[in-house]
Amino acid sequence: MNDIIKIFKALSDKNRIRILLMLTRKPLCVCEIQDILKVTVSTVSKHLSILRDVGFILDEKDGKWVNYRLNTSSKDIAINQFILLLPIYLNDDELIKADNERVNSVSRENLCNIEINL
Amino acid sequence: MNDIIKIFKALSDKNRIRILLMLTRKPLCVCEIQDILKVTVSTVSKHLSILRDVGFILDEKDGKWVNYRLNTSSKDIAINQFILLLPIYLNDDELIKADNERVNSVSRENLCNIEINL
DNA sequence: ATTTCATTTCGTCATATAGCGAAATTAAAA
DNA sequence: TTTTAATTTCGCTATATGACGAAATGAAAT
Repeated sequence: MNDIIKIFKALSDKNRIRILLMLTRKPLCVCEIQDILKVTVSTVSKHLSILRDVGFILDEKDGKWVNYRLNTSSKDIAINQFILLLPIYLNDDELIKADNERVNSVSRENLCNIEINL
Repeated sequence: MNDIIKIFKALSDKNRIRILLMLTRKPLCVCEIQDILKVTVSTVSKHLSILRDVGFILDEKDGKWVNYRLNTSSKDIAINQFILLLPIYLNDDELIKADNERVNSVSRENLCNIEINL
């Protein structure tokens, strides 16, 4: 029971839901997610660690960056089902649609230095 | 999105999960649920109000008691799906199995006066 | 009408959680 | 090997949540 409760807790936060739905589009690094959520990197990193610990996402090094991607072949049935269900529940949500648009155009090469120029 | 997050929050608590699974067996009143969960009535009542507000359960007066039962025909697809999924995820859970045993034998007529005799 | 009793609501406390900024980490680039 | 840059971890604050006991509510029984 503790496992399924952890899953529900992981899904009880708006930013984590947004992250999961962004990752249904393509793998993203921390700074790309930060650019869309508009919270600090440390906050994004914490959310990602929660989603990773529960089993929703996987991380892999990619040069300077860490790519996070959906774990679409989890051994946990519930994880797989929720990954399928979330888009069904939320693809019509305006915020999610806006996020999806932004995911299409984010570029990690530009992002991290933009902040410095502000 | 706020609706689905409320649903996940409602499912993020062990006692609320236990309540929902008890109610898959039969409708129950507050004191019967209290007898199984071993928390105070006010705590049970709070959990029930959360589950009712989200749409998982319905209440109806029955003499001195209030019967709570699963809302198996919610207009919200997610509610219906979770009511179907929870038993699949948890029917092998030892605590849930023990709860189910107790649900079979609870009797509201005896319960409420037992406390006084302790 | 008054009492009884199941339930709900209120006030409070302890713990959990999301957020931030700063410091630590780690690996690529110089 | 030193520097740079992305990410993670740490310490902190504010808010949310679950628990309790006591008081309030409301309906049935006397």
